[in-house]
Order: sequence, then structure tokens, then C-alpha cells
Amino acid sequence: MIKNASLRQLKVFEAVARNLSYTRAAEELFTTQPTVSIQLKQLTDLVGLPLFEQVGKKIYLTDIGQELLKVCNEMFEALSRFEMMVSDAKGVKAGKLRLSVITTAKYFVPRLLGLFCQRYPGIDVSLKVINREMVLQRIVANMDDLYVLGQPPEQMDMVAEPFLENPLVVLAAANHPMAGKKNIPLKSLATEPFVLRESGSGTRLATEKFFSEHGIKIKVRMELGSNEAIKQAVIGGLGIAVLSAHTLALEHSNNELTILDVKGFPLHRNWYLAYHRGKSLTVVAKAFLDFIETEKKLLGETYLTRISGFPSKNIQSKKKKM
Amino acid sequence: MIKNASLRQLKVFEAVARNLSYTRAAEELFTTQPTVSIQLKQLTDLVGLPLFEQVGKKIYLTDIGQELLKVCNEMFEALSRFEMMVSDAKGVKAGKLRLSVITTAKYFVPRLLGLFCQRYPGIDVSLKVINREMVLQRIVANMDDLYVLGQPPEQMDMVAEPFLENPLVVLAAANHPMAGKKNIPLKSLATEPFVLRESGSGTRLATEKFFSEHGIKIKVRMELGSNEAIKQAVIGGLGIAVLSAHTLALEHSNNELTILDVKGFPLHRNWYLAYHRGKSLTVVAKAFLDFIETEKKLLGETYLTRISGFPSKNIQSKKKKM
DNA sequence: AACTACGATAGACTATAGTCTATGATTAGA
DNA sequence: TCTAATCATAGACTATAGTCTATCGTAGTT
Repeated sequence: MIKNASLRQLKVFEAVARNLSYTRAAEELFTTQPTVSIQLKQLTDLVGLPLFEQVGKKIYLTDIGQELLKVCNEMFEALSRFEMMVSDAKGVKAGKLRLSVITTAKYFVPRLLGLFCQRYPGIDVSLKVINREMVLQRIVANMDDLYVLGQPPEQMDMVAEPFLENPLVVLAAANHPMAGKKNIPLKSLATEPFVLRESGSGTRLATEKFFSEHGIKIKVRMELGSNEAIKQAVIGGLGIAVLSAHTLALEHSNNELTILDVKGFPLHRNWYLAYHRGKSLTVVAKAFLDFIETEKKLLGETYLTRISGFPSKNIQSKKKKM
Repeated sequence: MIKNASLRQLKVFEAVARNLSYTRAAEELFTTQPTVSIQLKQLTDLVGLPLFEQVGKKIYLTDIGQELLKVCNEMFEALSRFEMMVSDAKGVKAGKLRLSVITTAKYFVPRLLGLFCQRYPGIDVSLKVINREMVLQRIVANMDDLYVLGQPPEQMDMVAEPFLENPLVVLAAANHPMAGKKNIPLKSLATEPFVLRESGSGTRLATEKFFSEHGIKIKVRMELGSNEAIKQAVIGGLGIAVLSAHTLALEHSNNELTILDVKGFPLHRNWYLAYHRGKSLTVVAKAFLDFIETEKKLLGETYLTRISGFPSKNIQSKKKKM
């Protein structure tokens, strides 16, 4: 009986129905495909009829599945409306949001804040774009409400909510010998000079961890303190680099850079919205958290599709079908 | 954030909002008041604003609580609609329901079946009204789909869903010396002759258990094999009896009987819809289970208010206010 | 003041919900 | 045929949801 279902099951169902893919839904929900599979099986058992049918490798909603999707949308819409009313009642009319983000996040955070400020026009925002080291310092000093990080610091008791994919890609100059090749073996990179961010940066940590796990020792030719500098060094032929695909989002001309199609890349990382666990969040900070939680489905689609050359054809082709 | 709420919490909230009483809601949900209290506290913490306010001993919905009640009703209505669609899709258009009930249940089960058959006109119903002993035999022999009992047999692996209150009351002749008295001490009954059902009946088990737990030894003057016979014996002055309040529901003239206001009574028992756990229920039986699950709120109000002399003033006065 | 009724809280416990890794089955494409 | 992609299942584990009994606090009534 559907009334014994859980909202979690319904959320999972809705994500699968929208994506028409268990795996995509799992990624979106920051969980694994078997979890999605099990949740859907439980829901299907409750309903007593199949909600999806599989034709070849594709899944389609059954008629009953279509009806349940409508019901889900009604329900979640009703809950969203209620949340708006609650925020209004709480007087989220004015206040200040203090947000510190690491530098790569500057490519998308201002847009997020723009949307947020449209919804809550009375809220002031203080945005600091700084490197990871300084973010960590500010966390310790409790100087902000929330932080955007690519790698939450494990040595601190933080709550970290993933809200956006942060794919790390291999960048090379457009005229690089490997440009345009498909499925470049990872070993091929061992002879390439690398340009990396400074020790301590999240991207560097992730890069070193990945190559270390695959038994590849990379040659670091140069360390630079900013993403822009790294991109210029790559364009200048000084080496290749691993950077967040988000760093390409604002380029008005990407002809000088290319993303290499390397096996194992892009590394699927996330952006996290984080705060110290003991921190008592302000109403405004909670509103921003809720806003991000509500909008994060849209975020995944909006920002990655704007990155030229990023292998996001799955998302794009799916979008055309829907 | 309300989206992390559970449907259970919302159900509890809705029951409290409708009843404007934690205790009444707990009874309706067949659970305890602290459970309700905790669930509501969790929900309130999620919302971040009070959902009820207490003025004196009465609780009232806050404005936000009112809104949440609307949202709940929308959501549960959407789910109910979906269940209808599912039943249709499953083809609950025709079939047979085999139901056996103990004799006291004859006072209300036909009405239930009437409502059920209105909704599913193509379904045939076989209803057997028999004593408890025979019900148990039929369970063992797997002769029916579902059973209505006042006391599920503990020695069998049964699923038993409570769906209606079955209050056990003390009946006496209208001219009994204790008639009209308030808060009659339990000890006063020790000197009264009792007329009981046969050993093995659920009512008798419950009666003996209650008095045994209170250290009262009752004098059994007579055992009779039917509720009607017991009532006639009570009217005739042969003693008092403990019977389900439901036995009074069909009386066109209750002037010869009265319900004594004894401390500890009415005993709050339930009617159960039960089936053997290993039983694979037919689509029709499942539909009846779902029907009862959906309608059980209404049942509690409808049937008990019809019992003349039953102390149900709380329900009646609340109904007038709503 | 004593008693009753009702909601709130503490503490303890059980049930179940949710999740993961590993692996199997199936399909489509090269 | 092989590889890749995707969903299904098994088994194990953790987290949390739900619940109860006992008791306290408050308000209203007698």
C-alpha cells in the first residue's frame, strides 16, 4: 500500500523517472545504483504493479509510473510551497549571509547568489573568494556562516552537503599531440610534464590521490597559485593540468585549450556547502542551505552544459529527448 | 526542513490536528501519547515553528499548522487517488471475498461490507458469523480470506490489523441499584453475580484477565452461548455482564439495560482484521484491507456514537465544535 | 488543597530503513 | 566474440525511526 511508502522512496522514484536511468539518479542523489534499485523495488512491491519497464537498455515509465510521477510532483510542490510559507513566517526578509568559497568556485557561486538574492531581496551577502588554506583558517576562526569547498577538511567536525558535480578534467593546449584522441591510456600521462596548484589545494590533493592509486608517478614541472595562471601555462605548452571543468565555464575563447579524453577522467568530485557541526546557523544561512538543497537538481544540468568541450553529451542528448 | 519529514510524522500531525488532542490521536493511531508527542516535536523541529499552541488544556493549530494541515490533506488525497488508480489497474472489478467474523461483529460488519461493495460492485462476499472457536478452526483450515476478531489468537502466526475500537462495558438491568451512579469502585462488583460468555470467547478472556489483574474475584452465576441470551439474563435480573458496547448498537429499545459507570471501564479493546501470515492474499482481499485501512478513522466515529448510553460524550462534543 | 486530565521529557529498547560492496544478468555496439 | 553499460540481487552493516514505560509539569475543576 503506497501510504506506507517513505518520502525517500518517492524522491528516488522521481529522480529515476526524470532521468530514466537508475545510475544517473543515483549520481544525482549522491548515492549508489544498488541503493536506487532496492528503493524502487520496495516501492514497486508496495504499489503492486511495475512502475518502469525495460526495453533493451532503456527504461520507460509505465502508465502507473506516469501517474505516480504526477502524484509525486504534486506532493513535493505542496511541500515546497509550505517551505516558502515557513520562510516567510520566519521573517527571512532581511539579514546577512557570510559565505567564503575557494577560488575555483568563483565560476558559479555568484550566479547562485544572484538567484538566491532574487528570492530574498532583503538579504545582504558577503562573499569571500580565497584559497583553501585561508578558508580553513576562517572555519577555525568561525568567521563565516557557510563555506564552499571541493574537498571538505577531514580533520574538522564539519557538515558538508554535496550540491554540484565538480568534474576534474585533464587540460592540454589545443595543439597538444594527444588532443582529439579517444580513451588515452593513463600511462601516457606519466611522461607528460604537469602544472599543478600549490600543495594543500583540493584539486591537487585529488589529483595526487588518483594517480597514486593507479600507480602512476607524475612529473610536476611547475606549481602555480591560481587557475588562470595554470591555464596560461598549459596554453604556453609548459605542460598539462588537472583542473575543475568549472574553470572553463567563463572562457570566451577556448580554442587554445582542450580537454583530453583520458581513461578514468573526468574524476567525479563534488562541490560541498559546509559549516562547522557545532555552528548554530542563522535563519538566513538555513534559508540558503534549503535553497541549495531545493535547486541542486537544476544546478547539475545548468552549469556543466555550458562548459565547452566537456564530455557532457549524455546529459545533452537526454535533454533533447525530454 | 520539511522535506526530510516522514509520512508517519505527517500522519500523526494530521490526526492531532483533526482531533486537537494528542491523546485522542494516539488512540486513533493505536499507539501511545508520548509517541505522538515525540513525533510532533520532531516535526516541529524540522519546520522550525510551532504547529500547535496550548491555551489552558486545549491545543489549537497555529497559522503554520493550518497550512501544513492543508498540505497534508493534499498529499494524502493525492496518494488515495493514486491507490484508486492502482486498484483499477489491477482489475479489482470482480472476485470473491470470504470473510468470517465472530458473532459480536455482526453488529457492524455488514455495514462495512455494504460500503465496500458500493465501491467495488462486482465483488461477491461470503460472510460467516460464527463463534470464536469455529473461527479458529477455519483459520487452521485456511477456509477464508480474512477474519474479524476481538482477540487475535496468540498461538497462531497471524497478521492482525486493529481497525475499530471495541470497548467492553459493564451491563446491568436498568433498575439495578448501581444504575446512574458515577465512578463505581471496582470492588463493588465483587459481590455481584455475573453472566458470562462461554470459556474461550474473547470477551470472557478479556473480562477474566482484567479482574484477575485487579485482584478481584467475580462470581459467575451463569454461562450463556450468545450475546442476546446474556442481555436477556441481565434484563431479567440474573446478574451483570461485560460485553462489547457494539452489542447495543442495534437495540430499538435500550430502556431495560444500562451501562454502569465503573472505574476502569470501558476496557479499551479493538476489533482486528486478521489473516494467517503465510497466506497469499487475493487482490480482492488486499482491496478490502486497504479499504479498511483507509476508512478506519471514519469507523471509530460512526459506530460508537450510535450506541445509546455509551460514554462517548468527548467525541460528540468535539464533533459539534468542528 | 486534592484530584484529574493532558501534554512533555527521559531513558531504554526494538524494528526497520537505508546504504554499501561485490557480483550476476542482460543488452547493445564494436 | 568481446567490451561496456546498466539494472538486479545477495549479504552485511550502520543509522535512525519508532515506540514504550515511567514520571514530571501544568491547568482546570471540585
